[in-house]
Amino acid sequence: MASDIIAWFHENGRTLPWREPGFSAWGTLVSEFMLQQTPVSRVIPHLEAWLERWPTPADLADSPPAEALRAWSSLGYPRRALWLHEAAVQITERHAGVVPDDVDDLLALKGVGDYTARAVAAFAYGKRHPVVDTNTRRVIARAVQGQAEPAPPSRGRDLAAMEALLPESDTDAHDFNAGIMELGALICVAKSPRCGQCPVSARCAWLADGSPAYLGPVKAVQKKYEGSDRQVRGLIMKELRAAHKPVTTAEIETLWPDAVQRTRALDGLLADGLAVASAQGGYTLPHG
DNA sequence: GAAACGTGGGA
DNA sequence: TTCCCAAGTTT
Repeated sequence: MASDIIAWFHENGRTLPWREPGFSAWGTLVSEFMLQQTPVSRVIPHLEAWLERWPTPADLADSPPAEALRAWSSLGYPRRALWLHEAAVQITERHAGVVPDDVDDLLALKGVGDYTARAVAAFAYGKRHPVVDTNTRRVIARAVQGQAEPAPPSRGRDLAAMEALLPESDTDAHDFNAGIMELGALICVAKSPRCGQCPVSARCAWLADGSPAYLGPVKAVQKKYEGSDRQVRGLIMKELRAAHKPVTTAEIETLWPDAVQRTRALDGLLADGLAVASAQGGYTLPHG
């Protein structure tokens, strides 16, 4: 199966910034942070602007977190920007400004988990590690396990399932990691998979079984955004990004009518370090 | 392990 | 319009 996917990837993989020759390990790390739960099309413009402004981890570490949060703009989950800034500081302090190539060193960085650590080691440094994201999990669930959808994530099980498929050589392992993700992103998609264009359709356990419906545990439904705490937090963050002096309590009050929810959202942002109380009153983005 | 965490685009 | 989904991590 691996060789089919690798061949398909060479022919059909997209041209993306992080696949260009000479793209830096730092660029890969930044791209992986941005791509966490965020589509490629929204990431690309922000990634390019980010790397132009902060070409190295040390450059970002030298800027205040507030600037990282402003550059993050409306990409969503702004704590990723805070964590990326913190990771840049850690890289500068612990690794002489060089993005580490060791999975355990990467895992020790703020905001870097099982996926991102292995993605950087594999994609930026060419090391042989199983890289498992949501696309990979879906392709394996279908092609290997015959299930319409993957079971709930399980670190050990997921890594073992990918390891069992991973080619021996570093080069093939790299292309397979990238290729199976790409296959999940373009062909073996969550809804209405394009099995007619799939390079492994002849060997897909799910297709062979007649594409049975998913019978496993029901996954948690994403809560409605409209009216949620997330929306209120987003509105406050937007105001803080736009302001270059403290945002007053009165200004925050205009953003959301419900005082209880508004207070809960602001307190959450303060607890997360995304907002800080200013000595002159009001609130700002973090500058420390 | 579940829940929380943004935002926007496509069906 | 409403719902689903998108290269996850942290607590």
